[in-house]
Amino acid sequence: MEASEIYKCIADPQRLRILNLLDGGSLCVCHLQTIIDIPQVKASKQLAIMKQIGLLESHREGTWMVYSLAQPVHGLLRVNLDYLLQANCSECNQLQRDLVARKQLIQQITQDSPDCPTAVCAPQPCY
Amino acid sequence: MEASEIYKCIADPQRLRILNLLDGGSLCVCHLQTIIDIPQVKASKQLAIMKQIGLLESHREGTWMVYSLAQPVHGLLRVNLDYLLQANCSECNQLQRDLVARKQLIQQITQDSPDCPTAVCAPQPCY
DNA sequence: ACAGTATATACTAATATAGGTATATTATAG
DNA sequence: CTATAATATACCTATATTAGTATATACTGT
Repeated sequence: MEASEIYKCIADPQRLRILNLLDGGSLCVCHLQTIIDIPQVKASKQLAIMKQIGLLESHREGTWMVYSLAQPVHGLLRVNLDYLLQANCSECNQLQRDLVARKQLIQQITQDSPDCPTAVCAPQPCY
Repeated sequence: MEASEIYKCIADPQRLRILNLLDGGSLCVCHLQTIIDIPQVKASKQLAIMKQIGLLESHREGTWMVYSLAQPVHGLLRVNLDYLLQANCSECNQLQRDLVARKQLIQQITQDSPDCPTAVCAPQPCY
């Protein structure tokens, strides 16, 4: 994986937000839609781009597609996510807010949805 | 300066090479042309883009325009240049080779050109 | 004022990226 | 087999980025 490919990914604020969210743990397309507030097509396309270059992986659970950061996380991505989370700029603050929103969403679906994907709600079972 | 602006800059391998070279010290447009082997127009445009967003500064010395990294170097850029120089990928290796070529070029012009810009050949005086 | 060197800008054509709508695919529940 | 939910893909348009050519500007030396 070339450095420039990774930079092209994270140069897009939406893609950066997705990567940051998935760094907190796996999520379905619909969860990313909700948190980032983008149309389904857009989320699906962005995910496809990043899966294509090997930054993301996905697996199906029922009708859901669960996306995760490919492990081990590429060092260059790791360095940048870590830097941005402790930095102070508008985009960086957004990443922090996203992680809070992520936590709340997981908590909510863990309580409300008896059928949420285990990869997302794990390690706690969902019901 | 937004993170995504910086990422867009370094997502272009030529621009990344320029930033890495200037991290080693100031250089004229023609030096960058020579080391990276790109046409004058291209070099000039890339430099203009990065100066525009505040990543670079420039000053004139005679007919030369001397470009430098804006100081202090933005933390995000710093982190990435440092990472790439110690990493091992085709683009990273290129950055290392560039620094060697930079050293050689400086040495050469310091000896041969009685009129090389002091900002480039400094701290040694040029004669 | 003129010629030469270094650099920048204007303009254009080619290509890539983004965004939206419609439709297709995959799986589940009944 | 049908309806529905979640996701993916095709296709088109708008916009941005790149690359090249020509020309302009800024400065130096004569």
